[in-house]
Amino acid sequence: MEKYVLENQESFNLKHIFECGQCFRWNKMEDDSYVGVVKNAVIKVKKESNKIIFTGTCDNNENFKSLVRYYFDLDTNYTEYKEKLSQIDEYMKESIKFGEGIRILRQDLWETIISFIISANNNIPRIKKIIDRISKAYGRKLEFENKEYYAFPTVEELSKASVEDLRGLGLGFRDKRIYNTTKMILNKEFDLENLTKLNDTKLMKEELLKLDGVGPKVADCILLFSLKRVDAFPIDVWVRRVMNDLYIHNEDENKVNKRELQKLAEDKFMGLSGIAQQYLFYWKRELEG
DNA sequence: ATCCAGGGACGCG
DNA sequence: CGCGTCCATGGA
Repeated sequence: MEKYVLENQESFNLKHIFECGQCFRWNKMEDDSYVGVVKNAVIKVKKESNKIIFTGTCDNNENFKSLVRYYFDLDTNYTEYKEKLSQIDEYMKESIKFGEGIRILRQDLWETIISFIISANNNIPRIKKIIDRISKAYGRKLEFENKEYYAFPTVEELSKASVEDLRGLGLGFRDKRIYNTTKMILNKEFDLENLTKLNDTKLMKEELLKLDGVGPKVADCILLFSLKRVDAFPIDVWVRRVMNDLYIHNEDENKVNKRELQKLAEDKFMGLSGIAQQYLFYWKRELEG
């Protein structure tokens, strides 16, 4: 059992982090801790007064600490993000106060690609269920505190699934998209290593759009939630709604022009549109959804 | 029963 | 390029 403890960590609220829509593999326990699977590690996070306690399974304690620090983006100062964004207007101040403990996780690229292809025209509880089923069917079995967990399958492991197998897991019309994208990545027609080397958000997005099932919104989610491109701005129904309510005031929120909205976010949020988007999304969705 | 969910592919003009 | 339509599934 590995263990790592943080004291007086700024910007770290379990509910804000795990329930702001960025991740699908964390579940709340009865003692208010959260347990999740990160790569081949099972991690439990618990808050006790001024301490954040991470326990879990990993090959050794040093790797566990590095994994936790990287995954939870602990070398980034979120207070700076919040101070910068708070200068914009009262709406940003309000949403930041509401979700003050949000951090953007650095999730595995491959898992994030598949997870957000599944997210298309879907809801969060069902997305979580499907990802659990995929992991159980094709991922490596893990054990933590006498309970079974499953790692998200590798590319090779998931490539064993036929379109029919995927359909059987409840993927619906997304079965072919997952199948095709898995094959493209497996045979290096699409190179994940190469993608991370591009270093320019627009170039990376252009590449991601080549994957079946990856459109503008899913690409932006991958850029933000895995590669932590803070200038990526995923527009879903909630973000469009809150941006229209606050800044655009179109009678029909569904008629808000996406390009116009991207431009507005780019101008307003000073290169941190992805971070701003996450506070706004969590704020709006918690209050109305 | 009808609508909706962190949308995208496809076909049409 | 811009726009409408269809796509599986399950919960409200």
